[in-house]
Amino acid sequence: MGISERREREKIERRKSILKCARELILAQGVERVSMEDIARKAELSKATVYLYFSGKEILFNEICEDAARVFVEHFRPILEGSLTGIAALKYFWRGYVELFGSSDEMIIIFQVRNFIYPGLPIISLEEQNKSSHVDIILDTIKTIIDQCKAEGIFDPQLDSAQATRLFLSMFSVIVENAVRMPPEAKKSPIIIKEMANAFQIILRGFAKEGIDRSCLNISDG
Amino acid sequence: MGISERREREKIERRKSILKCARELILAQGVERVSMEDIARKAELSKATVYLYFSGKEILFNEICEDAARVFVEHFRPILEGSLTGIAALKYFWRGYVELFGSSDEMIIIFQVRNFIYPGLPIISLEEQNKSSHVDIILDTIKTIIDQCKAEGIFDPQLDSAQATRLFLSMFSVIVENAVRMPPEAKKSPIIIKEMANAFQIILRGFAKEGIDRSCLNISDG
Amino acid sequence: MGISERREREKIERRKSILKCARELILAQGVERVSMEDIARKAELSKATVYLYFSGKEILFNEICEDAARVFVEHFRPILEGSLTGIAALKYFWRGYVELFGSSDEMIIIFQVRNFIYPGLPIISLEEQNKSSHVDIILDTIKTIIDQCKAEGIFDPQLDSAQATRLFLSMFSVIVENAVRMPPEAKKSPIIIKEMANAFQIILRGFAKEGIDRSCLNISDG
Amino acid sequence: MGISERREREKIERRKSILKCARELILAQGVERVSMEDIARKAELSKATVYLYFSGKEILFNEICEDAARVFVEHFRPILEGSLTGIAALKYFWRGYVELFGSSDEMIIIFQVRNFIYPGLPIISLEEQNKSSHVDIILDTIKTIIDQCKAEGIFDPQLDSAQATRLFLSMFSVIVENAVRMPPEAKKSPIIIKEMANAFQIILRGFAKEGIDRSCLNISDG
DNA sequence: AATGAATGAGATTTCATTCAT
DNA sequence: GATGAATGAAATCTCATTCAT
Repeated sequence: MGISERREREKIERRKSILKCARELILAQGVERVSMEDIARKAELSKATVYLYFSGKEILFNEICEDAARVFVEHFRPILEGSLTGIAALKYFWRGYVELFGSSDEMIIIFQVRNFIYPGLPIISLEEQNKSSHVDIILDTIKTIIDQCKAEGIFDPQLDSAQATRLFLSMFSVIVENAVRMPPEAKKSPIIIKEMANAFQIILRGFAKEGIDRSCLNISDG
Repeated sequence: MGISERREREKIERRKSILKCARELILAQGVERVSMEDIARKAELSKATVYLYFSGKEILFNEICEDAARVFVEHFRPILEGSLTGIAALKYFWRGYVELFGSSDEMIIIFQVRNFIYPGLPIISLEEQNKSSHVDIILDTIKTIIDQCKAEGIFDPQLDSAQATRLFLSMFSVIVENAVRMPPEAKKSPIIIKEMANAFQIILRGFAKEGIDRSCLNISDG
Repeated sequence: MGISERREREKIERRKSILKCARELILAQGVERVSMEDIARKAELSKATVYLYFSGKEILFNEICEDAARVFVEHFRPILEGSLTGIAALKYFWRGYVELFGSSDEMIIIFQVRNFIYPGLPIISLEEQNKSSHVDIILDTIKTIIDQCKAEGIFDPQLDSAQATRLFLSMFSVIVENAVRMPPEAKKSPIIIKEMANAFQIILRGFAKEGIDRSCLNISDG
Repeated sequence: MGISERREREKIERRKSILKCARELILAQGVERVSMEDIARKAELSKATVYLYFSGKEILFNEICEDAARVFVEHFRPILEGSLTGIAALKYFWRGYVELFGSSDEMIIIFQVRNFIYPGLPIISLEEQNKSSHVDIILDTIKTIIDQCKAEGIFDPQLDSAQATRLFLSMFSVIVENAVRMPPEAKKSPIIIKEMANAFQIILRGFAKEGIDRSCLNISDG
């Protein structure tokens, strides 16, 4: 039985390896440019073996997307658990995003792949999606934060939370799309991070209740 | 003579027809999925005929992009002429965008095709682009408005205009990317328009100078 | 009737113009690279008009070939008239070739086009060709000279004239093929001419009767 | 292990088969007329499979060319090793060429394909070519022989070796080009061989030093 | 379980030739 | 008589997917 366990372990490792390689290729070249051939070569496997683990390109890419979303979600579990105030959650979100990830990789993966797999589907549509997806959990998380901020009197009470969530993620998705078009070394540069922080800040201000003191929206520092 | 004129007209019509078919296919399926074959079939022509009018896929797509940008620019000429205050320009911009176009097609085309033709280039980069393109005129126009709003004390004086332009257009681009993923009849629905208006409003609030009266940022009404 | 004559004249002119343009294109780019489109454009005509004058590419090219051969033949009529000794004919031939043509154009045309039109046919095959072609007259002319040189005791009496003709023209054809692969300005350069003269000389020496004084084979000078 | 060896063998066989089919098509129809489609059909494979073995038409053709040159070079190794006198080398060259090959296929392939791949390059240019090619080894071999013959007092001391090499190979190339235009069964006929021998002989005579006894240039017999 | 090998379907592009006006 | 317009057929090449071993 030790043998079959090792086998099982190896199988899981191989799956991971394929996913990892595909991820890296997507980050390096963009989804559209990644072929099964590329993935197999990078994973040092034959294409046929890749098909053994993933029955098709779409399935494989979808799992990458889900994994990225899962990582994202794992990371922001504290927010989900509701132990934070809205603004603290936002700060936590931002810090987690920038300081911990240090890059936009998860978001890039999520948005790029999503668009690739479901080109006819709106990326951000709280209603239509099958709720088993981790991507939706992300959406829910954001929505929760937004609702909380509204409840706490920081965000405009008239703000439509669902729509604000879409808008918020749209922002991210575009910033991220732009990031993917940059040379890898530039992606994590302070300039990009700064621009993202500014964008984040502007969105928050846009969401804010009229007359509120902006300093409480500050995410970048202390 | 009447004959040659008619011929000329027909030729122009055919060109337009090809561009239109290609445009529709892009709107329906996304750039990546559109092939010359598809375009030819939709235009009820042979592939060779399409090549008679456009010497290559890139050329054809670029023209579609430029056309969309030109239409956009034509429409917003008054803003360019600088006769409006910043906030009036913004209102004009928004009204033109929603009421007159009634859809986001132009923006969809511009962003989708841009990304397709120059996959390695950030879409929105005020510095690097060749300034002969109408797309750049759009960027300049937006930047001009933003600068003006800053000068008029409506926008945050610390706002980085170039970055704000990028952010602004990013927003549009995403909203528009989402729109493209909807069934055509949904695109012009009031709900979409409303959501876009909200997004626009939120961005403006995000750009606004602290403490300013939000009513002056109202774009949707009177 | 003056009108119909002018018409007739114009028709002939246009034919010539087409042939001339095609010739120039062949010389500039090589047969394989010349398209009917190119020819029409250079002749400032529509493709359809070119087809009015020549019912197909092959027909057109064949005529070019024949024309080149005709020019060649015209030029060497004195040799044909048999008024020269063999060696004088050779000198005349060479001088005519180099000094008068100043280039290998006719040969390039003849060989390139021949090979293009009849890729399955040996270029130089005295027996099989349809004897109405001027190309064959060239062959006959050369053969006549070779026979004469044999009769005059300059060439090896055992030389097979037909074969020697083939060999001789093969030589030309290759030199010419090499010439066509050079930039136009190089084609008439003294170096090329010198190399061709050397080649010519070597062939003659190969043809010569044993023991004959080589100085009588000199073609380049006095 | 026997299995993987057999696989390897089959792969090599398949490669060879593709090369062989391509070769035959070139010999039968001329390079320009051979398409990847043709090659695939003849090899009873799909186009994609051909591309599996050769990443492009040029690569495939180049390999054919190099193979032909390699066969040629292998065969004439003794000459390269310099153990022969110039005239013996020539005889060896000729005998190898005619008696062993029995056909001009190798030369046909070499010249046809060379011209096809490098249409802008003179075939025979000792200087410019990249010396890693076997084709160049052939050129060098010929040049070496010619130099040796000059040194041995058989060839005209004023003969320009480089040019003579070009001329010599030009001759071959044309003879060979003519051969390609014949029905396959004719190619090896004694008549062709005889004609080639004559041509060879004539070239040698053309190269010979004045006054030398021609019998020592005899290549065909004893 | 793993893979080398094969392929069908489709993408972009070119060009000789035809035809209605 | 001239031509603008159109096209069928073919060429090169790519890629997701399958299958025998």
